[in-house]
Amino acid sequence: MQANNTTLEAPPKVGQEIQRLRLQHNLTLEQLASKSGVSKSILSQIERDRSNPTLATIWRITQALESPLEDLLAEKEGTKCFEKLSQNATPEVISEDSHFHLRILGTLNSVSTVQWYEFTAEPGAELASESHGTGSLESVTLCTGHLSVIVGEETQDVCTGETLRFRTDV
Amino acid sequence: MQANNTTLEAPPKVGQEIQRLRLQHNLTLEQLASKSGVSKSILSQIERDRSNPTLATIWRITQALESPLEDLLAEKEGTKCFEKLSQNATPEVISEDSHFHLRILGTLNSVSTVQWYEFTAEPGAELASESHGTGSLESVTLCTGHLSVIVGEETQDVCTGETLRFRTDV
DNA sequence: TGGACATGTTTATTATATTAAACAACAATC
DNA sequence: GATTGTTGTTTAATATAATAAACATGTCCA
Repeated sequence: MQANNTTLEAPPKVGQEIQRLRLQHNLTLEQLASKSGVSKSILSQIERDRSNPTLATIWRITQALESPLEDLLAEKEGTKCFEKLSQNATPEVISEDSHFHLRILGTLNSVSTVQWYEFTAEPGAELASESHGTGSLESVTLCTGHLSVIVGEETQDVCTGETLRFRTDV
Repeated sequence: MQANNTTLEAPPKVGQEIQRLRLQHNLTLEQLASKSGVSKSILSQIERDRSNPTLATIWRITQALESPLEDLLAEKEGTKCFEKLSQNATPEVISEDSHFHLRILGTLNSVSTVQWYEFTAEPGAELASESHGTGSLESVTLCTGHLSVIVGEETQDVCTGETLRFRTDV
């Protein structure tokens, strides 16, 4: 089966990068093999992109090289430099009773899993929300006023200028 | 050969996360298979961590899910529910000439690749910054006033309430 | 010149990731 | 209730990633 997607992009070539890191650490293939638990033969092939490493393998390699795996895959970014959003073009959500205003500041349609918003509420208003999914984390920075956040059984009060981070998978 | 390293950490379990993303996109296994070019059988096994995906495989999956691979590997979070930062405990950086105030709102010490700040400047002040590293992206939301951003040869003006996103690896 | 040693590559074998097709579980419609 | 369609799982076959051992290619020193 073949992808019918827009562009079938090539998988990242991490070999050169791994070799660079290994040499930077002054390690031989054998030393890295011993340290990572990956045989030196496959290391040699991976460095020359003659093998398609398994996630477990590349994980052990990056652990040994003390390099956050993400750095290996930082490539092929978009070519656009700027993306400007005018104020009224910014998507805005208003609750039925118009007690809340939610302006979507983050990358809603983008490939990122990060989203952020500007949130405005009338005094005394309440907003309930269900879990966002496992592992998600929410962060609130309060510009003015006072806010109470309830997660599960716990409650936290936030004052002007404070930042509150909490898990939203509960 | 076995690793003689400090702690032999288990490779990341991405199955659950992939499934979450797939369901979030309202895709069936077959649809994701067709879109990514990965057979649905292996998708099923990967989601239940019964297979150790190849880098190429996981790459095609993340492409289809429009999810930057790094997010799949964001794990080992703290177990704390809340993390509260009082206003004066929030790290603040003031430039020498005190024209700028930079409050670090984001996760500075965390494993996250995301950081965010509150930034205040006097009228007419200028700030120059070098490249932040390949692949990094910056996003500015202007609360009040007017701002000019120069990246490479390009220049953009921002007004109150507008959001500007730009690459900072140039 | 002739070894030892160190380092990277290649080879033969084994383990397993991937595939397509068959299967199971379930819902909806007649 | 049988039938058709949909979705996720499992199975048999194949491709290939991973391993250990052999090989190649130096360098260093006697």
